[in-house]
Amino acid sequence: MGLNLTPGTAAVLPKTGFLAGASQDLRDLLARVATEVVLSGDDVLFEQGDDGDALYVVVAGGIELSVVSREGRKLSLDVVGPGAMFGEIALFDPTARTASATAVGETRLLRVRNGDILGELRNAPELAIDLVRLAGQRMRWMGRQLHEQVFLPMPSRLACKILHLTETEWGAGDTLDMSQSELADFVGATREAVSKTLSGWKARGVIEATRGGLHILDREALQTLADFDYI
Amino acid sequence: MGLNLTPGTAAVLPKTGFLAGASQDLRDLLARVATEVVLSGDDVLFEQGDDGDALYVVVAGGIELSVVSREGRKLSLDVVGPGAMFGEIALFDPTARTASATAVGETRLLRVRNGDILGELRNAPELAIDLVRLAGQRMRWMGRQLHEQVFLPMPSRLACKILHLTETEWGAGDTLDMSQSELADFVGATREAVSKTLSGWKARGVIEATRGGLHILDREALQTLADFDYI
DNA sequence: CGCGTCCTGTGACCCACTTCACAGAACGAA
DNA sequence: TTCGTTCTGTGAAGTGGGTCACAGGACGCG
Repeated sequence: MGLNLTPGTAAVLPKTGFLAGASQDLRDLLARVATEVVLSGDDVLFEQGDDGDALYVVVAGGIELSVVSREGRKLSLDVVGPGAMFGEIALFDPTARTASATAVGETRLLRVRNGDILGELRNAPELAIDLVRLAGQRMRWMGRQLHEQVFLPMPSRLACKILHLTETEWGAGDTLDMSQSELADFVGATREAVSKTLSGWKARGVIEATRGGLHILDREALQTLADFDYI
Repeated sequence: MGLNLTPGTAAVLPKTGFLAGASQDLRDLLARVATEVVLSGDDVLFEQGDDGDALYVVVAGGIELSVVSREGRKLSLDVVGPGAMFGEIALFDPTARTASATAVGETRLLRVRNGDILGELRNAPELAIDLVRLAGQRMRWMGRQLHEQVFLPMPSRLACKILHLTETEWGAGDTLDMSQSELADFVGATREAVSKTLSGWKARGVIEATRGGLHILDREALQTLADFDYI
């Protein structure tokens, strides 16, 4: 499980993602009380249903957030990279994690225990603003997921996800290193269905596929297929 | 549109819902800077996509929160009653409302402008805790919706919604005053589909239906049909 | 009362996706 | 090289629920 804790490490904070706009209060807090967590690929940080007593910041690598049904079906929500903060739902409601978090490749995280944040909140007002801002972002994201799942047909969802996943420096640029099964988990469909739609797109020159990855040839066309302007 | 603003009204705050656990800071703020809004049934408070500059507390009546697709399909998320707080996503991210809010019957609200809250945040630390707690609740709710929509078949979703809507003092007790079309909006299905499943349940003595409403006969059975333990 | 309008019930049909099944291709390890 | 294993492609059959169409019941209103 390669989980490794290094107490009191003032690691270098990334300047991307959520942290890019974070207050000095938050950065100070991280430098002071965060511990480092090191994971290797497919390590599970926490699972849906665990009770959560900490919040995390990605320093390097990536974390996939997903939810699972009782029967074991999985829906991947997002994979977040350096500068992202997650696990904050448990902060004031530590009953149970609402999603599972697993590492994508070698990843380093900072871990801040709920208690440390709560204690600090009263004399670091900027911190509160950070947290509410984070909550707002997360909420928007959840709303978007819901919207996609409820209103969009599968091919549109697939196009959306491909666009998003390539934009988020995750398989940066125009290529996406992800098997069709994984992609299916993101889309909320079966591997077969994904394969069939991708075949169609290949035939039309929108993408080209390799084993375990794909390459966008016509981003414009994909955007039309996504056909989605959330708010 | 019966929208009525009464500035500076220190209305009686309900002691239910979210407000039940609110800090004194928040109650003070509401008493001091909130204005009252009065709506009558089906009045639209705001619509998805509007830019939102305020947050609301329900004093009396109810507000239905819903999202719509571009083609006009509607998914109702919840109807909240006295003591509930909503519209907070726009607080630190006032770009666009993520849902629409319409009144269900005569309802009275308190309205607090974003600016008033933000100004207060720095010297009322309890306020921040309230907000993050609210965000946590909202997030859990969104996650639950997503989970239901993605993983549950229509009949289970229907059972879930009926149970939830009756529990939330909305058509209190064992009766629910809601047409099958409205119910369908909550479930994310068509009126016909809802009608057919309800027919089955009536035949089995789980519920009985009247025009524009239904009555739960066997709550136990409904819970089994819902078959849903989120986290 | 009769007449619009909204609500409910049901059937026929259709379609997007799932499930199941299998086959070939790409890759790693022995 | 020869196996496993993991990916990918694709077809046949099944199905949940959408769409369409219509009929009857309930209610308000003139």
